[in-house]
Amino acid sequence: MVSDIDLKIINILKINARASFAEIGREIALSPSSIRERIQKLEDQEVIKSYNIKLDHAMLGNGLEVFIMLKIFDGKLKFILSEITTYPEVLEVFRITGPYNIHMRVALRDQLHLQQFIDKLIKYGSPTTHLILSEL
Amino acid sequence: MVSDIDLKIINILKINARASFAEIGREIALSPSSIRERIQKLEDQEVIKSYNIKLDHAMLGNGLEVFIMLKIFDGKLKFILSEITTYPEVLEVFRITGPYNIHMRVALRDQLHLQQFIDKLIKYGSPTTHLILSEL
DNA sequence: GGTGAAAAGTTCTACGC
DNA sequence: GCGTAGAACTTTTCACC
Repeated sequence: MVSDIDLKIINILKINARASFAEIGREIALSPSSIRERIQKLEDQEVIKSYNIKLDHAMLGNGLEVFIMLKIFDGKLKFILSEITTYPEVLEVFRITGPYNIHMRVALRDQLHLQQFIDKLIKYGSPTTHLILSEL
Repeated sequence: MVSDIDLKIINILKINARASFAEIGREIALSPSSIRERIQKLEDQEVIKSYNIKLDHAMLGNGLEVFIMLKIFDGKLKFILSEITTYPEVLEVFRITGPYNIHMRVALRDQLHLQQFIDKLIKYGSPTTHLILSEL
């Protein structure tokens, strides 16, 4: 079970996933070893699944960020599910309900790169693309 | 500018954002102080924007995860942009191009909670909802 | 840009309550 | 579950190349 104290720890890690046990302990008045033990347990239970970084993809040369939704052609689903996570452009992939089966966020250099990426997808399904203007 | 070594560091942090400077240094044969200095610079330049955790929302009592797209009514955009980030259910919000102006990922307890959330949104725009089945 | 060394701080482990 | 204490390790700063 996830206690109230666990939720406090999670809320601190949401803001800064690199916060030290000692730092978290100071904020919620608990010893570093207790914090460590609780976080360990949350990781073991997979309540905390991973620690990630948020990057500025434009600064890394990928100025185009888009959502692409895919309506997969009959029989192609299994193939695309294994294939799609290997593309370096793909940041996140979800299976969803509705007219499209797959939803992904993708970072690309420019329009040409987007065109080439879409060309790879249209063998397996019909894509719809939405440009990401900003994140709030 | 972001060098080849910086990209290696970023790739390690992508896998585990809590990796220590010493650990990263061992992996790419560089001293902890150099790693620290480079990461510091990447943070200052905001190439690295933040360090996050990925949570299992179902285990935290929010078994329904959905994408909601919103077509905002005339004149309501500014209001919704400031309002929406204050909802605790909202995990991410993006402004996008296309028939919908806003794209968000939301974690909710159950259908009733989703209904209540949608009821709040329909004052400001027309929402479309897609259930997230799984993340790949 | 990089290292290495010393001080300060953190993590880890074991044990007691 | 939490705290403490000591050993091991990491971070931080700084002088030097």
